[in-house]
Amino acid sequence: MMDPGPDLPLRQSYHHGDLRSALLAAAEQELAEKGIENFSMRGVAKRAGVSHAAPAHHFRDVNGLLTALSAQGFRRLVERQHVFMKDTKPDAWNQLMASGLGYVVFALENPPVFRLMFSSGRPDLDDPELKEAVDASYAVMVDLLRILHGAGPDESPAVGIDMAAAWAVVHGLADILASNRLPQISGLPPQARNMAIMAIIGRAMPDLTRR
Amino acid sequence: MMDPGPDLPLRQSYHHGDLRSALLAAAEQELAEKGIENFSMRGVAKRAGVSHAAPAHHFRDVNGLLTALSAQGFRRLVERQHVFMKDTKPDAWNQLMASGLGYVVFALENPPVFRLMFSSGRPDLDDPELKEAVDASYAVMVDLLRILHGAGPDESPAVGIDMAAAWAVVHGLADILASNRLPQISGLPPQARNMAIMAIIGRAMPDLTRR
DNA sequence: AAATTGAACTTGACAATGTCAAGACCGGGG
DNA sequence: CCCCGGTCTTGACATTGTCAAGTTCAATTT
Repeated sequence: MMDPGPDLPLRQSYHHGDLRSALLAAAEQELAEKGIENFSMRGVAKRAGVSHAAPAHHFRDVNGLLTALSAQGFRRLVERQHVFMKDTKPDAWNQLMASGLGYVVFALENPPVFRLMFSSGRPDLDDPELKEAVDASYAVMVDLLRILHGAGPDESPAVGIDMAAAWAVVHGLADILASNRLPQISGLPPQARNMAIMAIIGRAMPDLTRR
Repeated sequence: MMDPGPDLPLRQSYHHGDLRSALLAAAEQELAEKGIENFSMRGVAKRAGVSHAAPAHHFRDVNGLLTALSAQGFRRLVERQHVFMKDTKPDAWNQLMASGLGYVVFALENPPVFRLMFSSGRPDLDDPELKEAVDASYAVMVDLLRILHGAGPDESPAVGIDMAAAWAVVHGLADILASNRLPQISGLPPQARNMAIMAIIGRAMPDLTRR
């Protein structure tokens, strides 16, 4: 067996065993610590205790790794939304509000991942795994709107506007809070903060009294 | 005089004369063509026809250059908002709507600059020039809200919610459209597109009938 | 059991990039 | 006329992503 060098943690065998998920975990850490700007492939490899070129055998390149991280992010976003939806009245309007709250809370809990997913331009949007995760996330909102209105956003222009408005407030608030541009709200204690978030996104949600 | 090399455009004098603004213009081009992900200092220098280290004498480093670009972006954002505000009824509510429309249109017209300004994490937020431009941009919305409600967002929690809601829809829609995630709307002809934008952001604007 | 095959991982190299230090150029004030 | 400080260039270095070639190892075949 070779000397792994002073900076690489010892590993019992030459082969790692489950390097792919180890790299994903390391990448998550790297992203959280360095942010997307200073995210480095070699840094990830070092964290995982492998040589600098090892990741290439599991991900095409840096963007491939970031693409996988992004897909994971979308799946976790949906999970987070469902947690809030479970604790909420089952009618479509309240479910839509809960999903929006979950979206914003996810962004507040994972700013770097949120930015990777929505505003880094690095994940490969044509990647099938990412595509699937994005579509599933998209479907949360679309399905609820379809229940609420009996039509999808593509069939009725009014529903399209409804969807755009709902998504825009939620996404906008998430982005603004995650980048700390509205500390008066993100600095509130969680309970009060969530109330404020609901009050804000409630503004642009489909107004049932108007129909 | 030295041979400027084959790839550098000829320059009559050793000193450029107005390299700072030439670099800014070159950086704008570089940003538009390569996007923030592949923005390169050396690329900017090449565009401006100077050596790779020349920019350092006018901007501390890459982020310094990007900071200046970002400040310029905020000033142009405000200009764009004022264009729309001029063609709109002077009451605060309609002015607020117009400023929102201008914000979204600016994002649609300059996606890379918009992303640099709001979601790149690269501009130095402590830079005085940038700070001033950001504050001026912020003030457009705050001032209108103050006129509308007779109080600023910091004085009244309700106004704070109002501001957050208005900013969130506008910013969210801008971000979503600029990254082409709602092509059904960004693909509309300009007139219809602007109508749709107004309909969407109108949802979360302060509702005067409710007070 | 021995050989082979191929995946997993390493090593070394290369080009591109940001940044620094040292020097060349040049205009304006002594 | 000289020199001095700002403007720009040159050359170097560390870091990064990626490629090519080699090494290690496990499983399958023979």
